[in-house]
Amino acid sequence: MSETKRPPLSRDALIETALRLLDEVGLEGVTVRRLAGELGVQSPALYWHIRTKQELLDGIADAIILAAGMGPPGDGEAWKDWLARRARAYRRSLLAHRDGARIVATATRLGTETLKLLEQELSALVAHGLTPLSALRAITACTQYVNGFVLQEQAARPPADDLLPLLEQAPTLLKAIGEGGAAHGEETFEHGLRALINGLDT
Amino acid sequence: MSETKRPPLSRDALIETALRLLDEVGLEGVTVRRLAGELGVQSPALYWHIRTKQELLDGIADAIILAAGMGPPGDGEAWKDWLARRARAYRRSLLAHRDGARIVATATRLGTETLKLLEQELSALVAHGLTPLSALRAITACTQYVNGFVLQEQAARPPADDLLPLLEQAPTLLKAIGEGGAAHGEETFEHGLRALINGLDT
DNA sequence: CCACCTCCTTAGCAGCGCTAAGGGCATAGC
DNA sequence: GCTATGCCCTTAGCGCTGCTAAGGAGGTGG
Repeated sequence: MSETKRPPLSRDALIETALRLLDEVGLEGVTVRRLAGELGVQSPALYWHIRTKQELLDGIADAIILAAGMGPPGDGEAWKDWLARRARAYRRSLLAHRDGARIVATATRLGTETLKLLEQELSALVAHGLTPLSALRAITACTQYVNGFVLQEQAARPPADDLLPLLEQAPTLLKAIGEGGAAHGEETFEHGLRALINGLDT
Repeated sequence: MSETKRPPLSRDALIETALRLLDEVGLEGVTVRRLAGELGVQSPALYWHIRTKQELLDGIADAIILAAGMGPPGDGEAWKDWLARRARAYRRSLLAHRDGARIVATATRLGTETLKLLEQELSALVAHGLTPLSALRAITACTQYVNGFVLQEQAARPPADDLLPLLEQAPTLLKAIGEGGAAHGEETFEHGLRALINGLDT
């Protein structure tokens, strides 16, 4: 039936293959049956390693977040610089996989590794003089801005045909887009990020 | 079979009932069959009024956005004040319906009404002295911050049991939460919003 | 009277997440 | 060496999903 013997599965192997599958077929294409097919097993086999599909998606979200390689600020690094660096790394990691932001946004719980990382970052910010509260709020605001931004970014598709004639009646919008202001892209992201971080101590 | 004759359906009636159903059973509970049941018809009847379920969800998203009652700034209103007011109204509208943020975030296209509103707001900001580009970026940044924030807010659930012991090892996080810094709530929202808007011209 | 259009019905397809029950196979205990 | 105990996978199938095909009731216009 199969050419050679398959090594046994594992939760991590599921997540790894699911990430590859995600890039190929998108979130709607990632079904339990299809993932099982990629792994060379029948679909109920997966339920030995995960309890529900949502648990798998949570694992994928965790992997995406951890792959950003975020961590506490460097020694001589100003905390705002670090925060911006962190936000960029996070965005890049979300963008690295198709529907990455949607997966992270709908993940129901964050993993233990991610929690540890957060605690590290918080205490580093406190060491830089922030209160625990303002540190958490700074990270929260940044994270949620990035989530929202990339979500929009990855949802971007060619505008509907029936919207095109209406766009003609929106001269200001057209001008703004012509100047490079589409709701996605590096520059727009940086603009909002800079505003957010600069305003953080006001 | 039925007690009295039912008035014919319409796209708007579908959306209205779907919004009510959404609040009762949540996004996963809104199925075509169930919505049809609420309307007193069989499920394929809905496809006379909508092409796909996604089109229905897009309509719901549009209704939620429009219900925020956003619009251009008032006469004597500073544009930053207006932007904050707009963001609060938008958040309130997302929070007004269960899974509101998720619906808006996964909507594939924005409606024509929403587009018109955006154009109005942009040109009003331009009248206040902003360039079209910075006006669009300001609105974009705000919108995406709110999207990300409410998404997290509505995803909030009691922490997993297996995360609780780990939380003990995160003293800074615990302290921050104790000071009122949970990833949701009015104060945290206002903090990030204030930062974002204050930094917008830097 | 008939043709047409609107709006709904019944029937059913392919696919989904997930469960129940059991089988092959390695290891551990005797 | 034999049996028992697990691990990891199989086959079968349940109840649900979004959606399509085909047709029928009821009003309108020629």
